[in-house]
Parts: sequence; structure tokens; C-alpha cells
Amino acid sequence: MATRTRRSQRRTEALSRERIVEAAVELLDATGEGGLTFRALTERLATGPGAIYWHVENKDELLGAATETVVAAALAVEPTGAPDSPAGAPDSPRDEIRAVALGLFEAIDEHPWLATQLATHLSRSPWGSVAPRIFESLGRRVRALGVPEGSWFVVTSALMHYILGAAGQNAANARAGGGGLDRDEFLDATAAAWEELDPDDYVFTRAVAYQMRGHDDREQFLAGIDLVLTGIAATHPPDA
Amino acid sequence: MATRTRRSQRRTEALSRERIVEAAVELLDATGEGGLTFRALTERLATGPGAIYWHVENKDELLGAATETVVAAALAVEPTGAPDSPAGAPDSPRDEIRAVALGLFEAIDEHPWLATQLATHLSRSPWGSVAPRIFESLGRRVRALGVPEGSWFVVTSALMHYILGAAGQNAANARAGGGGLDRDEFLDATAAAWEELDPDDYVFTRAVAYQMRGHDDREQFLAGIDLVLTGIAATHPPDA
DNA sequence: TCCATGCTGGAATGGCGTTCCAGTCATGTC
DNA sequence: GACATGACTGGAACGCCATTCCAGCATGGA
Repeated sequence: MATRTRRSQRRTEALSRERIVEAAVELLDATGEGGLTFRALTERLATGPGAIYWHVENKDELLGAATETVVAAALAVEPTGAPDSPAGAPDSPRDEIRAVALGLFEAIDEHPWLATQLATHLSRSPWGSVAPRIFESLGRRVRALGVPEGSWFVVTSALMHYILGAAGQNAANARAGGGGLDRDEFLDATAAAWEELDPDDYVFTRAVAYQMRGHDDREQFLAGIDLVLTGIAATHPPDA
Repeated sequence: MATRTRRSQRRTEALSRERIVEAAVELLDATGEGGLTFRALTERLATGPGAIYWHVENKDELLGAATETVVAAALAVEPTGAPDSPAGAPDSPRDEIRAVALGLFEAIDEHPWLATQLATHLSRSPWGSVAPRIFESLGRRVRALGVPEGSWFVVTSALMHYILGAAGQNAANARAGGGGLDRDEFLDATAAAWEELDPDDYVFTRAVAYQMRGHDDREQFLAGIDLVLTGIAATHPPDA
């Protein structure tokens, strides 16, 4: 086995599109958006640029592949059937939507570069695999919610937009603001900055700044989801 | 006059931070995200890099300034008092929120680069002037809606997240997908792509693809806003 | 045995953001 | 009217980036 393996491979482990994308994700996670360079990639993979370009069209495609990989992983853990639930108590569509949303939220939280990447990727090529994947996952639950067919598209889109918008903007909050600040310091600094705004132009923002300090991102994200879900339920009563 | 003007200025019109930002916005509008280079900028302003760097810290700051300028302009047109309404019929907070949202939607529609820029800018530095500006504009109406103070932050954030998320993702749809396609062709291509997805994995998406074809972005965006607003009203009844 | 083909990585290219610096001009001072 | 000052300019250069080119390698089939 060892012989065959060694024979069929130039290096300890052959280069492949998978290995490249995996390394790219690791690099993005470790060093952020700007940390993914072909130099760093060739170094980490102990190879040259030509080898990478043989497996991958260009950097944009590599970023797209990284995005798709991470999103797919995030949606894969979703409790489609919830086989471990107490039996006879399947999750409601509402709970499932919350779970899917939270999965995406956490994926963006773990991979902060996803926020920007999704924004460019989704609007640039909605035919890619990532938009339909998210859309499908949410849409099935929207249908289960009892929303009439004519509104499926609108409702599912709205949900997706909220989820990606909110998760994206929260992402960097969690990871501190570029400097070495931790989350509390960062929140505190932002709240302080808000409190020093012009009292005339920013009455509301100043009045609300204190709520910024101790707030829990996840909790607030879910509260937003609930707002949208409640709106959906009110607009399309399940018994209609 | 001409003499004094000519005397006090090195060139026909002196370089200034304003002029630079203005040129940057024009360049971004005309040639897209990647079109803004210092080379193109120096050419358009008939100067050298050093002159630009005297007025501006670096490219990130320039992009931030461009973003702030455009957002400020978008929020400035909002009908704060609606002085031209039939008299005695002021806009409801709900209508005003719709108007503010639509203003942002159209700004992103006119300047597609705003979508990505807002995503990076907002999450990178929430203390900048753009987040508070939007937050304030929406928050005042949320308060007028009768939402209890304890929920101001959550509700306003949710609204902002939906607006920016939805507007951002719709932006590029409107401007065709990179190629020379117009809107209808683009929508059609996307719908066709969705209809060719795996029938098992994408039941919902395939079933809904046809709704993609003729849909109106603005209308759908507003429908989403209404969903959120309805959710807000249901969660916080005005008479409570 | 030898060649075709899939795959590799070092060297080179052109464009980018950014820096450096020698210079220019309006202005204040005497 | 001469001169020093300091805001402001723009050409040349630097280092890093994505991308391309190509001479070579290993391997499976003839």
C-alpha cells in the first residue's frame, strides 16, 4: 500500500482542488481577507503558482469555492429531521428556520471573511450553488409554515436578506475591531463614540447607545428573526 | 475676480479632498469597484499620487469617504416633514420608514459598489458616521411607531439589517450580471439555472424559479419591509 | 523502452498602492 | 522688492500582488 501510494504521488500528499480550497479557508480564517495571497498559499502548500493555477481558474474562483465549502458545511448540520428529539415532538418550521439562521450566523461568526464574500458572491452570481442552497433550506420551512405559494418567493427572499444582512454586520463586532480589543472593550468604545455624537442630530442614537454595551449578538439576531417570522405569520395566518 | 481667482489657484480648479472624493465616486460609478485606481484618479484629476495622498490618508479612507458622501446624500432627501403633502396629512412613521428604506435602496441601485462597501465599512468601523446616520434616521421613526424604549435598539437594528441586506443583494441584479445582459435576460438566465437544479435536492427552489422572472425588485423590497414592519406592530401593539 | 500526458514549480511580467523628494507657488515679513 | 516659509504638487521609484510562461518531472499505456 505504502509503495503504491508513494509511487502515485509526487509529494507526501498530492495537490488537489480540495486541498487547495481547504488551505485557502485556513489561511482566510487565520489571517483574514487580505491574508489570502498566492505567495502564502504556495508557501503553505510547498509548491508554485503554476501548480495551483492548474487546479483553479483564478483567485475569484478560489474565493467562491471557499465560500461554497463553508456555507455547505454550515447548512449540512441543520436538523432536517431532528432524529434525536424526544420522539413525537418534531421541531416546528419556525424552530427549524431559527436553527438554519443560527447555523449561518455561527458560520459567519467563525469565518468573518464570509460576510464580505457572501455579499459580493451572491450579488455577482446568484446562479452559483450557494444562493440556491440557502434559499432551498429556508424555502422548505416557509412552505411548511403555511405561506401561500404566491408569496413563497417574496417571503423566503426577505428571510434570507435579513439573515445575511444581520449576520454579516454582526460578524466583525464579535471579532473585535481590527485592533487587539476584545468584544466588551469594542462594544464599549462604540457606545462611547455614539454618546459623543451631536446632541441635536443624533438624539435617538445617543439615547440608545447604552443598550449597545451589554447586548448579546446571538440573542439580538434571533430577536430580529422572530420579528420577521411574526410578520410572516401575521401577514399569512396559518389557518387561512 | 478672474485675476484673484487665477492668482490664488495653481490650476484651473485647485485640488481638494472634496474634489478627490467626487472624482472617486464618479470613477466608481463608471467603472465599478475595481475601476478605482490611483492611476486612473491621477489621470482624471491631472495630477500625481503625492498630491492625492496629501489630502487623503490611503485608499481605504478614500473609499470610506465616498461611501459616507453617497449615504449622506441618500438620507438627506428623506421627507422629514413632507412639506408638500396635502396639508394636515403628515406621513405616518410607517410610510416614513418605507421612504428612508427606499432612499437607501435607490442609492445602492445607482451606485452598485455601495453594497460591498457598506458591508465592509459597517462591520469594520461602526463608529464611523454612516452607521449612526442610518440608525438615527430609522430609530426616530421606530420611536414614533410606539415601540417601547427597551426594544428600540433591537427593532432598529433589525430594520437596518434587513434594508442593507436586501438592498445590497438586489443591487447587482438590476445592473445585469457582469456581462452585457440587461435586466430581463439576467433574470431569465438565473431562473433557467434554478430550474435545472437537482430535482431532489432543490424541490422548492425549482418550484419557485418562475416567480423570479417578471418580479419587480423595488416592489419585493418594499414587501419585505412591510413584513418586518408588520412583525414590529404585532410584537409591540401601538395601543399597549 | 519510449512517448504522451497530467502535473509541477521557478522565473518573469505588468499593474497596483504607497512612499520619497525635489520642486513650485501664494503668502507674510522686513 | 527681496526673501524665507510652508502648503501643496507630481514624477520616479519600491515592493507586493495576481497571473502567465515554460522547461522539466513522474507515471501509465503502447
